Amino acid sequence: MAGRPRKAEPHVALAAAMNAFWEKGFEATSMSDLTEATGLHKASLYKTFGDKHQLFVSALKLYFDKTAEAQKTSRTGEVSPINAIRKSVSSTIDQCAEGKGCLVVNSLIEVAPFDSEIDRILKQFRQRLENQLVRLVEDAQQQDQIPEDINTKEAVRLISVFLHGLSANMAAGMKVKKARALLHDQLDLVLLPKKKFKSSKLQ
Amino acid sequence: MAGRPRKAEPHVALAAAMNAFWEKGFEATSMSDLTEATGLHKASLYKTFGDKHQLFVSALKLYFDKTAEAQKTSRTGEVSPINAIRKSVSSTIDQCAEGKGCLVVNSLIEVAPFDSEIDRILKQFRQRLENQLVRLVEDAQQQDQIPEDINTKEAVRLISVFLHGLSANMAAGMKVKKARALLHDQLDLVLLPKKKFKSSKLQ
DNA sequence: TTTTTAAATTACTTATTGGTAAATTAAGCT
DNA sequence: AGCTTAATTTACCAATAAGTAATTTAAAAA
Repeated sequence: MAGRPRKAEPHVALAAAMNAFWEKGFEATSMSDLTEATGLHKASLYKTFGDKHQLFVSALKLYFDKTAEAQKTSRTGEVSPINAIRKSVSSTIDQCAEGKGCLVVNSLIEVAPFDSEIDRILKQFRQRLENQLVRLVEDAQQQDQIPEDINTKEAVRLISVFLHGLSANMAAGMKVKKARALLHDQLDLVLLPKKKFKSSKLQ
Repeated sequence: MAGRPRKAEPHVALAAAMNAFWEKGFEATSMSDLTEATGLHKASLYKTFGDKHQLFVSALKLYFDKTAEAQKTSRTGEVSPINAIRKSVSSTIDQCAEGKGCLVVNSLIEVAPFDSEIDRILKQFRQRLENQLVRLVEDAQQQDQIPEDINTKEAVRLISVFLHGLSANMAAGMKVKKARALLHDQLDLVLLPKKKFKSSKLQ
């Protein structure tokens, strides 16, 4: 047994493919781009990862694992729940490199509308991250760091949608610093106490 | 003079092309898609609008005019500035059809990073819409409908980024109703008075 | 009716796309 | 060494991409 050894580990090649998709999107990333990025030849890519679509799915999953891991480690050792929230969502911004945005949000726009499998995967990803965030907000509530009358799921949704907006802007060049500042303000808005949240439109 | 009459008015064909780009994005929309959508044959498209890129620029401009017009008419006759704001931003949501999102946000992610001309145009669009919104917020401030200590530009930025996030989610199928509800909450958050906006993280 | 003018169409080019089959190379195992 | 096994490479495919040149069609003006 045991044939010719592979020149590159699959997970290294997959990371390279993920970066390629992240930079250019699914459609615009050709198999040529992928062979160049991974260092593997076309037929090797097909043998190792299946076709372009399967490779993209694998890249998405790797991206999600990376994101989840970054969020987790970003808040380890943090005792204050509200600071844990800040660190957790900030790590999302740090992952969105300028000019690239977030692979999940990019794919949400570019491929989800035409690909039910990807759509399902992306929604699953978002659900998991939002659930995680809800738990953190509930922790903060139990420690009286944020008002107890806040609807946690609703609050997390507002943060999540805002993060998507930041990602879109970062894809088009918004600086990390700027994005962090805006995110900070949004968190204050959503999590800190307000006088009349549900008052009518007439003030 | 006067040769063979065109079978379709250029602006009708342009609207059709705009819809095609809106649905599938720039890359994924082929010249075949465009001929099918417009009813014009390929060579006619080139003669009338130039190449694919020029056609896309024209489509973007049409989209912007449409959006600006919709915002303007949505708030005509509205005397309350804060309701004018609500109607104005709501019209943005109404334009984002489910499964398509907003052409500007889609392009911000898909083409702006690789096309400085498009990037410039899109940033110009956003600037104009945000300036318009700032004026409305200032009106509301002068009529004491929202707190005078609100930083208008900052507030508008938070709304704008949130709208981008909603667009991304609507592209992936979020319902108009849901988006409207979230937007309403965000507007309350940004525009209604809060107890301690700048209090520290420790409540 | 003939000429003029411009739009529409046909046919084509060149390059690239995603994907595959056959041949080749290189290692470990006996 | 020689067999086996698997990774790599070469060569190729059919389809489609964007873009162009030449031709045809149709209407208005002379």
